Amino acid sequence: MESINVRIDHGDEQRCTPGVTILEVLKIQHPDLFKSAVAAEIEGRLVDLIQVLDRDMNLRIITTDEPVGMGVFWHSTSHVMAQAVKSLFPETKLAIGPAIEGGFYYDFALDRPLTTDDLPRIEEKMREIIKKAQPFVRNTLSKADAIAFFEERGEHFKVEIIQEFPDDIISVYFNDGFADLCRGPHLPSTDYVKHFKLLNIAGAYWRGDERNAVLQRIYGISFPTKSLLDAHLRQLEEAKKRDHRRLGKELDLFSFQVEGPGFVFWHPNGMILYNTIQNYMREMFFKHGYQEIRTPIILNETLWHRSGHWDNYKENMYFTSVDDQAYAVKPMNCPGGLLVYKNSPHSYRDMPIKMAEMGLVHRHEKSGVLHGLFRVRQFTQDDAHVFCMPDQLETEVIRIIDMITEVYEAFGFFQYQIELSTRPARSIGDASMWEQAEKVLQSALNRKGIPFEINRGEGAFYGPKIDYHIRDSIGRLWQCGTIQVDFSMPERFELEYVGADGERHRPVMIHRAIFGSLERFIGILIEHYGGAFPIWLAPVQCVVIPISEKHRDAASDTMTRLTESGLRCRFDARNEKMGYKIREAEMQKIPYMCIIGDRESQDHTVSVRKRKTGDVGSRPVEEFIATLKEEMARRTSD
RNA sequence: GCUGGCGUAGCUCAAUCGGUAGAGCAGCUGAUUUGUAAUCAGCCGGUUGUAGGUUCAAGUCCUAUCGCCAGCUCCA
Repeated sequence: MESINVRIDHGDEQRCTPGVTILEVLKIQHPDLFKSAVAAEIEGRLVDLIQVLDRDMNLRIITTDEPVGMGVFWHSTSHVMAQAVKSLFPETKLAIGPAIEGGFYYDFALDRPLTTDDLPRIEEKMREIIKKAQPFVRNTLSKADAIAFFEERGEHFKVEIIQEFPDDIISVYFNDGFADLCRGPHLPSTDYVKHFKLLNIAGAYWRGDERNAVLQRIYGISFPTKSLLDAHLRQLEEAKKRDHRRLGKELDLFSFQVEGPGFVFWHPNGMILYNTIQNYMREMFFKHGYQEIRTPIILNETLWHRSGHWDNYKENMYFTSVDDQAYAVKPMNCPGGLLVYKNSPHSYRDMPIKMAEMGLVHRHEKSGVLHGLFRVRQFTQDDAHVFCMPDQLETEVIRIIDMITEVYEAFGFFQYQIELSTRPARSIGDASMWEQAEKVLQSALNRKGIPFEINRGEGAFYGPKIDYHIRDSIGRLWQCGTIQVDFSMPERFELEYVGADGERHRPVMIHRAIFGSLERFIGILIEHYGGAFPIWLAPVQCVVIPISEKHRDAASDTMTRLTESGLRCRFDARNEKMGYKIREAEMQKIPYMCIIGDRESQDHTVSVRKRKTGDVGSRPVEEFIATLKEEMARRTSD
């Protein structure tokens, strides 16, 4: 019998018998890979491990160490879940069940609403299926046969999907009596799915369209080892502990009230954060050559017609009337800023003009999307508009990039991802302007040596943009900053400047925000720091704790001294033991505690306890103040 | 907006089959005078989100409503 040559992962060629499966080859030749392999890649195509080898080829083995491999793993788990649901509730119709970034889901249509109480039952059934080690078998059918097959099974969602496929070859995976339309590849058998957990249930529309049927979605996660699953669940726990809604309550930062859903009530502690951050941003405005303006919250409706918001943004706006005239509450700051620009003539000598505004905007978000500080209906933008001459555009973009970097680093964000979004299908302005602006943004990023991804067709209708996604301390990405070139507004508002030639010219406008929404950014900071703010942001920086009543006066003096030097302190003179007060200060995540007992009141020192670290010894009050001041100035976290 | 779940004291939660709301923490008062994450005792605290309904009886069942939570195509 002839043999074939197979090369695995760029290794040596191996002689194999035709008809052998990849799995069989691995088992004998690569026992280590055999353990972690989930699929293989042949000439750029993903295939099952039970694929039969019938000719010479190069193979790449996909393991769970790479995202693609985890995708296969999760996808197979979602099949097992669907199989379990189908066996528990036979009338269930299957929609789709893909692997997603952190796990998988499957959408079902069934009459009975699923609840979290059903999850253990489904998990139990899944364990049975896994135990049986049912092989996943791939079959290919013609389009017509596939439609007939799923029609017979009453799986009309599958039929709908197949009908839209361009090719005539449809793959279906079988294990035991379960069959699912699937591109594959899949794990060789169900027992590869070792450790899993179903996480939650939610509603989802068929194809994400609210006009379609509502399906029930189950989310889950799985891993090849228990320790990986446990680590993942711990990470979810960690994220839960950092949830800014929870910390906002625990640290008494803000609240929401039924009287104003989506509108933040800032408490005194939260106000410290809010103002500290805002003051910091003001410093940055001036340091980077911005002038600050403030424009009204409600403005005549005609302005919003002119700006285009009426046509493009009406659904998200609030309206009111003043003296029988129609007014609108601003959802964005730019029109107001444009009016300020237009209020006086401008010379090329003044350009660029950089106007910043801490603008309070209102946007009517659908009730279902409100989410703590992350999605609110009223928020403050650290907005700015840069009006410049076309040849200044690149320099200004680079200056903005530098400013954004500086600001993020002050908050401990050193990693971010950047996307450049280009002209969308529906847009205004001529092609050469777009091309020019896209080139400018790209070249600015290149000159700063910042890697970025291009998001084709995702730009705003009025111009291309750069978006920043910052990575927080537990690895999550948050979209914050944005730099947008705008051709539309200067046109609509007929902005002008007088050039060196004495003629009137149209300026280019850049919109930029660094935090985006101050509310949202504070939410991100709360989660990023887990509520343990660096001292410059901490609402309370130090608690003064007298050990007993007789140290009260000495402690009070210390307290006065600290307050006078501008530190935000709290005096805990309650009739409680020191340990009790320390515990409370730790739970409130206050960075420093000053303990005053006999020794300290005698030598005018303080016994310093640092959050998380514990007792760090005694020192003179003045020395302690100097240390704190220095730490504040450095804006370090811990 | 839509689907599902949840709303009990300031907070975290209990209350069996529908049988007449309870605990810890917090708060207040008192005792204790404390050396690096909870001293002890007593007291206060509720129209069970709101409005209707069913029932001899509703936190519990039904309807409506408000709010909160999970989500609402990372293309089989």
